[in-house]
Amino acid sequence: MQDKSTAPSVDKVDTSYLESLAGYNARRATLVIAESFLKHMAVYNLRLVDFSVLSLVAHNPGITSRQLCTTLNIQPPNLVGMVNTLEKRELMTRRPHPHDARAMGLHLTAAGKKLVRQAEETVTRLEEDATSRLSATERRTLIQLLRKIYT
Amino acid sequence: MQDKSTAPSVDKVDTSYLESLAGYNARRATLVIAESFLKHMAVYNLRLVDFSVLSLVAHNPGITSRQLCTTLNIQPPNLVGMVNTLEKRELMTRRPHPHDARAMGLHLTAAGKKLVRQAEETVTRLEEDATSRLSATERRTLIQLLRKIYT
DNA sequence: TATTGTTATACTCTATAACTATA
DNA sequence: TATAGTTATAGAGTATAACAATA
Repeated sequence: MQDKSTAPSVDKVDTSYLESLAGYNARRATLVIAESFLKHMAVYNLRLVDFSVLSLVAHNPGITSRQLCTTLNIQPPNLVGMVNTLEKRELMTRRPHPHDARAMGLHLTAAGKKLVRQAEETVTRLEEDATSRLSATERRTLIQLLRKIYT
Repeated sequence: MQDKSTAPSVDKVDTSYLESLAGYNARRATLVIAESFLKHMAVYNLRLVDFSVLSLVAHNPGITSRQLCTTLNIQPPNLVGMVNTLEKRELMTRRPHPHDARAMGLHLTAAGKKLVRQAEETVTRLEEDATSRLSATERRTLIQLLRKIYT
């Protein structure tokens, strides 16, 4: 059917310009991975940021709230509620910091350690899923190139 | 100074596990680029999503709201306000769709076209900044690998 | 019956100001 | 004087339900 009207309509959307931008592609990839992440972490009742916090505490026993905030780009007031929730779930405890009475050291409980172990296994599988179309070399290359952007 | 306390403190935060995940690295890179983007788009009074909308309309005159929403993963109710604002700024107009009386085709005004042209030039420079530590080949590789994840 | 655009609204996420206890 | 943790709160971003007009 021929179109005699002045106002054009769009058949297939041309996204070539946006797709030429690294930032656009990084954002799309991030959203796809985050969506899969959210879905598969639901069984543990964890969000992305909860997993990041728990994993960092697991690998850094005694880490302070401030160190977590700096590492994960979280504002301190926004971390308080997360730690409260994780403490109420008996996955994590606040203990006095050995050298600084202002600070609190964060530690996982036995249940927290177990949950992190399971969640990290799931994340490893998710990671394999998300990058299933990449070879092992390509996956390493991707991570290396991304790190060059943000470090 | 030796530490005799049972509760350990963390000197340098170990982020090696998170950094081994493509998703974590993609997110960090995205945030760094988005921050730079936000800062440099301030002169045009545009957010990331506003630029995406304007650019898509520029390259797809007559595109509908629904097509924009599908392309950019925006919920239709959340697009309405954006288009209203861009229309009030006289950068964009809604016109009747030539084949579907339910829909509206979106078009840029002369001012809108000019702004997109300038903004895209700025974005091209931002892109070069963000990927300045990558060679041209590496940059193409990065985009290609990211596309393999989200398509 | 399904779809486009829209309104109203709720929910989550993120950011800022200000306070206390301690360095 | 500066910093860690906290409270209260505001703002931005995102999601869902429901409606009128049209396919």
